[in-house]
Amino acid sequence: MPELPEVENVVRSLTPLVVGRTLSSVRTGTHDVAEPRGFDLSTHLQYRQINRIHRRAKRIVFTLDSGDRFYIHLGMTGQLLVEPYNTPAKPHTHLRFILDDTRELRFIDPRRFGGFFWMGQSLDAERDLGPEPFDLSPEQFHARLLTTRRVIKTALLDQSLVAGLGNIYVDESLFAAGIHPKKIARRVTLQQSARLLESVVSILNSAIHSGGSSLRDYLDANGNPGLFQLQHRVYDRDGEPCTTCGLPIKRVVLHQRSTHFCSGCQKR
DNA sequence: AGAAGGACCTGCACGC
DNA sequence: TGCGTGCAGGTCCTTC
Repeated sequence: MPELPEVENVVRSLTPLVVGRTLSSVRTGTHDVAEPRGFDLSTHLQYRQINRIHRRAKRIVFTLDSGDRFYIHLGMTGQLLVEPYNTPAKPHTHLRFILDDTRELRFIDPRRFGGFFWMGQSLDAERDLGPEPFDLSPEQFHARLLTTRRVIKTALLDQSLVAGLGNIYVDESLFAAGIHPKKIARRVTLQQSARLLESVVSILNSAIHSGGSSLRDYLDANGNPGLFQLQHRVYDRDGEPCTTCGLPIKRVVLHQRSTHFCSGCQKR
């Protein structure tokens, strides 16, 4: 479900509701969604205060007053909602963090591609993630693209190359930059890289500002959907006319992911 | 070592 | 109505 803008909006909506609160208890559902498997959440979380919540790529990182950290990944269908303790929990609620007021933070995830990941005091827990697009210069971005023989669409989905992009925003960014999704990453010129990075950053910022894209499941911590899907130019628009040239948007499968582009605006 | 392909899950929209 | 198929904002593991 969620890419960088959606996760950013979850963090922003969650922060005022949860930071500074103490966890009275934690309840788990029938499925173990915690990593490492069998991890005892109560032992490490009960009576701890949440000092900070921040986003790293698509991860929602919680910092406790003990200095321990954990993160929640929403996978495809995950939601973090803050609800009054006496409202019935939705199906597929796997974790309930009972807060010291009358509410609880609930992790809901039907497909269970997401989960809870204990980081503890580890400092190298983000080793597997590349830099955020916001932190890259055009030269640095270009240099990273030169390291792979894969097509650009696949390369941009690799979280170790650039962190935070997913299927929607890759398609939208490649369209905005006029680059064909099957272009080999290492053949992208510095000038094209610069344009692509600029597209990525401006699209992510617009999407964050619009509350993210809500297609099926996405809601922020208050239960509000995003609106950026109304501004999609190619994603989920196959067959519809391109807003720039009028040719029908195409859909192909690349890296097992559906890929949308305009054959008029994005030449190989 | 890097890259491709399948696997992991549930729900929903569609066609017959 | 009911069933089968295909599809979905992601990532991990295995294989080549």
